[in-house]
Amino acid sequence: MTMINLDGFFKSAFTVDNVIFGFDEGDLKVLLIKRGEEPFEGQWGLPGYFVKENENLDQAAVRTLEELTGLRKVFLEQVATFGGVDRHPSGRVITVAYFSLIKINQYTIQPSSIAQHAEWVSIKDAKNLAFDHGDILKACFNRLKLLVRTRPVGFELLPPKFTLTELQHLYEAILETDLDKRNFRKKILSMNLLIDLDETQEGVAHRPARLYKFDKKKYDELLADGFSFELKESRRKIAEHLQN
Amino acid sequence: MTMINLDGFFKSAFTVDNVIFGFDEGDLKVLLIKRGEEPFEGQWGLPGYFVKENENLDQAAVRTLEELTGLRKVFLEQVATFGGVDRHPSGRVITVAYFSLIKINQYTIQPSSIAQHAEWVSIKDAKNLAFDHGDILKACFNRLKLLVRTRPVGFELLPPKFTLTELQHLYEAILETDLDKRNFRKKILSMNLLIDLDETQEGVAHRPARLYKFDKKKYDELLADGFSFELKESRRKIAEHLQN
DNA sequence: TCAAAAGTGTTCTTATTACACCCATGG
DNA sequence: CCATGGGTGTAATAAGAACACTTTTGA
Repeated sequence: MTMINLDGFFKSAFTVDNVIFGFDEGDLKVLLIKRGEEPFEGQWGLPGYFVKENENLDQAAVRTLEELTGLRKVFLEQVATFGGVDRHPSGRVITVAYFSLIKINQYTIQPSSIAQHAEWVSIKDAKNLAFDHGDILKACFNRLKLLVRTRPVGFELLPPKFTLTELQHLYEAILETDLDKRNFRKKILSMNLLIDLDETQEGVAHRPARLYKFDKKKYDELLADGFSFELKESRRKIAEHLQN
Repeated sequence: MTMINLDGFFKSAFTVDNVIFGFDEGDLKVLLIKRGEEPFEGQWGLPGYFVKENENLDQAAVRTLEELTGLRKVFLEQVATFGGVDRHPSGRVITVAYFSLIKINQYTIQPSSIAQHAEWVSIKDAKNLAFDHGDILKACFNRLKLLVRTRPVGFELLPPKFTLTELQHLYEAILETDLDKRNFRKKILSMNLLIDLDETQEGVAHRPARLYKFDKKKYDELLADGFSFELKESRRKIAEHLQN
């Protein structure tokens, strides 16, 4: 990039598209918008917004996420940029995809117009999206799969107190595989990153499970020491799954 | 993204910035441009180009890589997009960073104006880059580090015939660590992805090394079976290095 | 004959896998 | 007392890490 000359400008727009993941009832979900108008009327789409002239990309993602969900300080990461010439019927729109992880029970619908049409859709049912949003979702889901094996981001999707089974189901939903209960617990507990709260579930029709919380302070210390959070068991299973 | 309205447009430009890696003399290098004019005159910068109105982002990256190096069919991957409001002094410029891996001895300087100022700079010496190119380079280098552990991209940087020591040095340069010679060979050879060419180096003042080539066909077959290329030894070492 | 890099195996330790039964609660 | 999910350990296998000497060539 030497100098900006006018040849470099053409009629175009930047947007951010948010892939917002949540976890509920053992199911990984994504927050989608039911489109009320053409193009792609009636189909699901990702919430997308223009980037403003005076804001950075990350700022735009944070702002729009808050506009939609009311949540701040959320895990959010840029994934990829989609700029196909014909990806938007109205003109050249280049979009930067971000994905975020939120605790679904902290989400409250905001009074924006777009939010009126927002719904949590199971990742399994999120098919036939508008524009190239299917590709975008796929890229973000793949990134999440990758990330979850090397960083403890899963906790972003769970309530502050959770059971080991909930945690396992979360990993199973993200990795799209089954995990062995004993091995999973052994591995997770051996990291010493969970605090046993010495509390149990109440009102369940079976032996109540112990509740844990994630020890973020300890994790940050370990990170500084070069600690690598890693779930191995999942690796091979993922490879098996790739066969399909 | 509902409809394009004019509020979404402002004076801005898209560019792609190419981080082009090569490997030579045991050193990982990146192709940089010595800037001949302000801003950042005299500093190193990444080769960057405007995205044309009628081309996709990937096409822009491929096109500009060829304009600079004369090479086609090169490993190339999008890494991240940088869109800080003030990243470019002349206006809002959002750039999509790509990194590519080329065989440095196949590179021939092309007669474009920018190429006249291109030079291979050791990754260790690539400091104080223009704009936010330091951040971009770092992001791409990190991506390469990640990728090299799970996919056999290293071969893209080596000549078609190489020795195991050259391969090891490449990994050491990328991972910024030392590897054990015996363990490295054991691991690499156990994957059965190298074809022993039954040839040896000539004219070296020591025992000549055997030459190998990468068995791409076999790798593609294995990939289809969910095979995961993985170098384990490096993992812990990287963690140690993160301490610095 | 020397310098320089190539080539080669074994042992120890750690991580991963597979696997089945009893426990606590609510209905 | 039954259904439901919670909770626990061990043994076999596989992978990773540490480590030192001999070989081949050109100069």
